[in-house]
Amino acid sequence: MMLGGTNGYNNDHHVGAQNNGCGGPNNGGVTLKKGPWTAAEDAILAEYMRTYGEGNWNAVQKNTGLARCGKSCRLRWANHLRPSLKKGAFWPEEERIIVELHATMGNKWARMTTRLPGRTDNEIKNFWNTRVKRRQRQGLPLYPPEIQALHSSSGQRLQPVHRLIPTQFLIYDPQSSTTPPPVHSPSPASTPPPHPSPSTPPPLLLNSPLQSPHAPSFSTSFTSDTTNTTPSSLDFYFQRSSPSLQHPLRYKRFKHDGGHENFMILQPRLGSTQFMSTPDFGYPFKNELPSNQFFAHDGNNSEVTLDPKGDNNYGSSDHNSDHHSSSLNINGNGLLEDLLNEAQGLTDSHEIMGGQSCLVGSSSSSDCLSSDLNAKEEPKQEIMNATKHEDNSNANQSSVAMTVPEWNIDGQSSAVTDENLGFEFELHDQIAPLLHVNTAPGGLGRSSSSHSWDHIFPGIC
DNA sequence: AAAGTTTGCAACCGCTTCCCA
DNA sequence: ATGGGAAGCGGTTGCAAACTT
Repeated sequence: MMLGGTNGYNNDHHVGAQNNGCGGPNNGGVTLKKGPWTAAEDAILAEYMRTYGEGNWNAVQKNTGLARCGKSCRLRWANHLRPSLKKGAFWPEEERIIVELHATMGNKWARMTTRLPGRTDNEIKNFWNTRVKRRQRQGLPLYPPEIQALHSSSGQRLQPVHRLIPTQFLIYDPQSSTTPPPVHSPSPASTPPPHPSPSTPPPLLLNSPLQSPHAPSFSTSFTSDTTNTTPSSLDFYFQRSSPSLQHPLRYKRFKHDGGHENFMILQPRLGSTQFMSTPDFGYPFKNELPSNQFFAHDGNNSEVTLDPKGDNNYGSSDHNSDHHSSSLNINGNGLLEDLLNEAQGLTDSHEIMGGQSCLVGSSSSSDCLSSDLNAKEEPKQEIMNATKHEDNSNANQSSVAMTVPEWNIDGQSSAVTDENLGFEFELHDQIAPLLHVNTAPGGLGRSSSSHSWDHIFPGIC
């Protein structure tokens, strides 16, 4: 991205004398470039690394003539040029791993890379930060209840939700990570790894000590299937924040491909007059529709504004109806329940759970992936989830606050325990084969520490 | 069609940790 | 034990693309 393009960086920035991390006395007065790398620079660096391997990054600049500091070379190599790198969006399985790892270790991006071969710390960090922003925007918790349960039952503490997220927003959105496998980004530096078939999601990989026999195991797609769960403290609903109450709920009406008229709840964005759709396209699918966007439809949109009365709650799950009615029956007892009831009624009356029903008709949530590839199917998914929630809606009205991990009690991350590492290495061994990465000794699997890499490519100094 | 806004990501920055003399 | 350089790490910035109005 941005290779050779214009940028805001001073490409002729002279850093020879200043200590900016790329400076130091060894630049020899060379004017070092900053900003995006060019293809030519990439080629030079890649060739050099293939020949000499990693090590002594400052020597790279000297030996190649690149006008880049060693630090920049290291970053470029590690994040973009290494042949073992994967490209493209994270797979659902990888996402799940990241979430769990973050719950375990906090912002230890580099350490996380040892569990996600082929992924870089920067990539993981960006993913997580994006996820934080998205879920904050949507009023959703960072961690699914499964992880909360695992950590609460195991005595481990969760990385806290972003500090800006009020605890009343802590709810897991069951649709996160249920989107299709990612598409790979066009990268000249690598070829995308083979994707698991959307219809055959990768098997559950984790055999984590975090998972107790009593704790719900993760479904492959991170789907929170509440159908069979009994009411517990883990089931809770998003409590609408008071500021949001100042905004009327709006429903956007659109026509489906088949001509069915649908509604989608528009969620007011805090501090904005804009509304966002409640469906959570939580998965960072490359072609993901942003949270405030709708799947493609024709221009027959109109909006219906509903002014909720009373102390309405609505679920984190998104509910829109695939029906012909022009109105939703809001009774003021809680929007979520209203919607659930509505969804149930629609389910009963319109048989929308037909052949394409994944949550109802499939034995597992992961089965949904194959039928959920098209974003236009989302409305049905929404209503199905809504229907499922109804089973225990009355018993789960309370919010659950997440515990704050000890390593981040002050908002700062800290070291990871050796116990965690033990689990991590076990996890790594199990995950790697499924991620199509060679993790055999001497393989090219990413390691945040350069030890294994150094073993492959002894340093040049 | 154009302007404005949002989003994702590459790259930079500065602090910390590691290593070695 | 310690000081300096190199490498690693996490946070932040700013741009281009995507999207909305």
